[in-house]
Amino acid sequence: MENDLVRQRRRKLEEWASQGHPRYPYAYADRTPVSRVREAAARLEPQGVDRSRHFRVAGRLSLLRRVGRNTFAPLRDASGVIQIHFQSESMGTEDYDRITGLLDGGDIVGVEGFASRSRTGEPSLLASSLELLSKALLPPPEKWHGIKDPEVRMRKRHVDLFTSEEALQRFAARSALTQALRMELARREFLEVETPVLGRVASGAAARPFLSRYHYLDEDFRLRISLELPLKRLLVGGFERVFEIGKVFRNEDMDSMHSPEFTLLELYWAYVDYEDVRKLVEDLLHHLSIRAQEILPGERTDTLVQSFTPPFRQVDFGEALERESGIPGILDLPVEELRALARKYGARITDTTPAGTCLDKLFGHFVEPKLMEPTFVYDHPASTTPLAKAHRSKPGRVERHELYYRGMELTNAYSELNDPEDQEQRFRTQAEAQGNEDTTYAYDADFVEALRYGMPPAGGLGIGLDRLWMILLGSESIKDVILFPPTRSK
RNA sequence: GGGUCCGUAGCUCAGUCCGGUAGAGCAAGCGGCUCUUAACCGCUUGGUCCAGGGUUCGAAUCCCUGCGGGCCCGCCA
Repeated sequence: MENDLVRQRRRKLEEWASQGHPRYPYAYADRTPVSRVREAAARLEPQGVDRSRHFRVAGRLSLLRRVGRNTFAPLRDASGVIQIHFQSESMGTEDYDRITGLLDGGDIVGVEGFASRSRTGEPSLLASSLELLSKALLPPPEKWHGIKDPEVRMRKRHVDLFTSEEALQRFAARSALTQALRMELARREFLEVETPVLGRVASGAAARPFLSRYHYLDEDFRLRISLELPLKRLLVGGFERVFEIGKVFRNEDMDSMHSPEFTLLELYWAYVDYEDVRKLVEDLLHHLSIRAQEILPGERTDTLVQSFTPPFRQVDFGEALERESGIPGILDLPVEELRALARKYGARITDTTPAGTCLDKLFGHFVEPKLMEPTFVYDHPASTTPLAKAHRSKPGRVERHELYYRGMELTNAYSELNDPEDQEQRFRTQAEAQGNEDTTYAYDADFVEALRYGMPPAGGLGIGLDRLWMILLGSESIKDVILFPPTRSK
């Protein structure tokens, strides 16, 4: 019974305290990363002990092997693992029994001792004294299998992390990649900014927002679904290169590629168009794939670097859709026919669904699954994209590209619409087409007004970072790259 | 939202088809062993079989409902 296990561990903690030790000490000074001690130990002969220098290390004990009058226990800190060797002979029988008798797998301890090597050559720290820094009252999972249940791994990510080296490395790698992205953008003189999460309208994308209550302002607010509109207002204000990395919230279902709360990068770059942004996307992804290769060397990342070596393939939205659907002129079909077609292929379509939505569905059905290698899809129908600028030479299209990889959308970019009258009209068309504010691009009056002051021509880019990290880290599910994915209450 | 599979000890899992006293390994406790590497050997403890209802002399097992999760499909840029 769990209570038994906990009771035993609690009893050991009390016994330790009764010997005059603090239950939960405040710090452990002068410690050395275990990787450093390991290096020192590795230089010794088997069974050698270097008594010229004391080391102090701290970390979590994973399991205890008691062999006669010796106890061996791997201790892990952020730098790695080293075996702690408790030896009756060198500690004294009394201390040895007292200390090893009170330890359990999972305890966080500080140990002082000498670098040494065991008879079998394992680099070790021969313990001379120990401080219990934090008792593990709950037992860790089984040492060999760890936690298998994906539900428990998400709900108790802290346990997943200290149990699974792979999980710890994956999230450390995510952090390193985020940092690499920030540094690369800084190098290109993009300024990082933060804009509000809570707003009166959630626009810039078509998704159902989360609702909240702003008591100070006595108004209902929404959580942002994109970063786009406030960032473009910064272009109006005079920023020429800005980006934001932040959470956005879409009140939709979750699956292996979607999370209701996800991390988005959006970037805006004045005086360039979507062609310049395409080159930036190629460079960024190539750069990040190389970083992934450095962090996680192996065949998988070698292949990634190859795949993400520019130039990437490009296909015209209309040409691709015509070719794969076998329907010439599909972009120009009347909306009724598009609805019927989209229905035929399983999409949920109403009598008011706009043409753009139908074309998106058909594209998703016919083309997306075939885009395995990095491929830019460009020049979408105008009706799909109300924030992009009309194409300079293709009527009915906008200047936009999305990068697909393994059938998944990774990036999305436009030549940004900066004509306030056109923008206002596009918002209105959206609102009329669906009549449902929650699943269409919401009209943002402040944004339209901002455009009337003049926004420079600009290229913009959005990247769903969780997906990008999935690709670069080799994860099959978005939940594997999100530390604490949302879960239902139990 | 639809389909499908799963939920048994702290952890990993048998047992369910074909109803009959709740099982193993790890962890834990006791004992043994002075160099182990998932240490080993002996003994022991540990259960809301996800929850509720039904069928039955008897349910972990069969049926229904609910909850949680995985996968596939649908939906959402």
